[in-house]
Amino acid sequence: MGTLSLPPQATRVGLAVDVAAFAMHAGELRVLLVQRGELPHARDWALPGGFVQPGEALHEAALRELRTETTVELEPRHLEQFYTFGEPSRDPRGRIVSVAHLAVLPHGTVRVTGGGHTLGADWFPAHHPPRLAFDHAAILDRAIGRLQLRLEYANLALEFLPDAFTLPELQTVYEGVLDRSLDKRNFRKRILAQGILAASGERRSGVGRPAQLYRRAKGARTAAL
Amino acid sequence: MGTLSLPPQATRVGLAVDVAAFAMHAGELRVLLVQRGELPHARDWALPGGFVQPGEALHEAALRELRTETTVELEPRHLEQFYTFGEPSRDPRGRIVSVAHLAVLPHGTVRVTGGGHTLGADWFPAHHPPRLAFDHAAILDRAIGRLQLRLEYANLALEFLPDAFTLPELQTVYEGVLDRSLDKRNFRKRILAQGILAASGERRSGVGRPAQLYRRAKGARTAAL
DNA sequence: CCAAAAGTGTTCACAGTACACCCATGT
DNA sequence: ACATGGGTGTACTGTGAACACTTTTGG
Repeated sequence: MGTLSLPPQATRVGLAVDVAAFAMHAGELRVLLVQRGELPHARDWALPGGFVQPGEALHEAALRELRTETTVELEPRHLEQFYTFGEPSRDPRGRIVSVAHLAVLPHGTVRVTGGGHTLGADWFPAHHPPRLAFDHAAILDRAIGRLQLRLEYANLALEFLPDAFTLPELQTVYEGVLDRSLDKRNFRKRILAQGILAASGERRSGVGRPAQLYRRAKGARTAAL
Repeated sequence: MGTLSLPPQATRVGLAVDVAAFAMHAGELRVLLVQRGELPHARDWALPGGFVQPGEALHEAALRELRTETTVELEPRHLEQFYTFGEPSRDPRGRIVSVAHLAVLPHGTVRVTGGGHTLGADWFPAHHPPRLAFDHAAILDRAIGRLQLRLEYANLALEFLPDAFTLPELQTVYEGVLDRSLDKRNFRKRILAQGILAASGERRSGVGRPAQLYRRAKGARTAAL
């Protein structure tokens, strides 16, 4: 075998990842954004992201950017590449191709602060975001579409919640992601028929009647692909 | 606005596209492969692909590679990015990230010859391909999965056929892509209920009873996304 | 008249939808 | 006692699956 190296005709481009990280807050789907501290688009809000490092896999880069640009308390429960944005004009600094990722953060991971060279980080309503830098509005649109597809298909809804949760809580996840309300009886019937939940016997008290707590049944798989 | 250029921390990687181009032949789903003429993997079969050029959009690069590495007679009827492969070790020449595309070529586009620096090009059974270079077996697997998803969802099956076709022909497309047989009566019922086909009045003769020819009904959309 | 392929209907099971009231607890 | 949210069942409708015979043509 001869010595192999990148052939001269290979265009070198900047390779970046962007991450649309979602969580539920007060029944609303929210997305994690950072405020840019540098040109271009300084002071605009953007999806966390940055350049992939040599030897780093794409999903590793996505995790690293999430951890360094924002301070999130917990690990993402789901991380998935969903589209690659490569229009030559999408970034004024040159040819930068971004592999966009979708992440789900569990409830409780709400405290974020800016890190790295950002001015800050915060959660925003995913269905009504502020003006975003670059083509990030298009990336976010597509991320929400993919999230809605995955929701039922891959019991992704559970990743938004702590280990033990009530059915009304699970329903608010569905409603927040789909951005519409669902019938309570049909929802419960459908979810329980899947057999992926097990009642834990405990109950959660609050205002009104206490709710049954459920957990992921053992033997329930954690979403393929 | 200041002068903008790629920041120094931006890793430069080789950016490539690969194309899994499918067509139907004799009731079988086939994929277009090229035989590599250069190291690494010289003489192995691979998906057509190559480096994106400066200023070129990803889908343009995919079309160009398809046209220069193989001589296909017609335009692809469908071209869609479906996954980006970026494992650092996937190519021994260095860090090369490949945005993989799925293409559908219409029936009749069967004549291919090698072009560029390939030794040749040919069609192979998509469900039983030869040994492939790099990680192209994984890319092909994922391409077939996406094709199966899109088939019904986005009436992609029509793109495999000429303008006028019979229902039995359409059924062989479904069967070839899904790699299983379907019930004739249920298939016809389901397809006709969608209302996207219009009988053309003509019939196609051959052995046995002549079949009704259909066309895409006007007003039927050509698959979103 | 025979071979070959096209064409045709009914029944059943399951899933999704619409819809309204009672229950358990805290205050 | 009342306010608050949790929990429950039934009827209807549409869709997908199983299943066998008749029709039309060419040779």
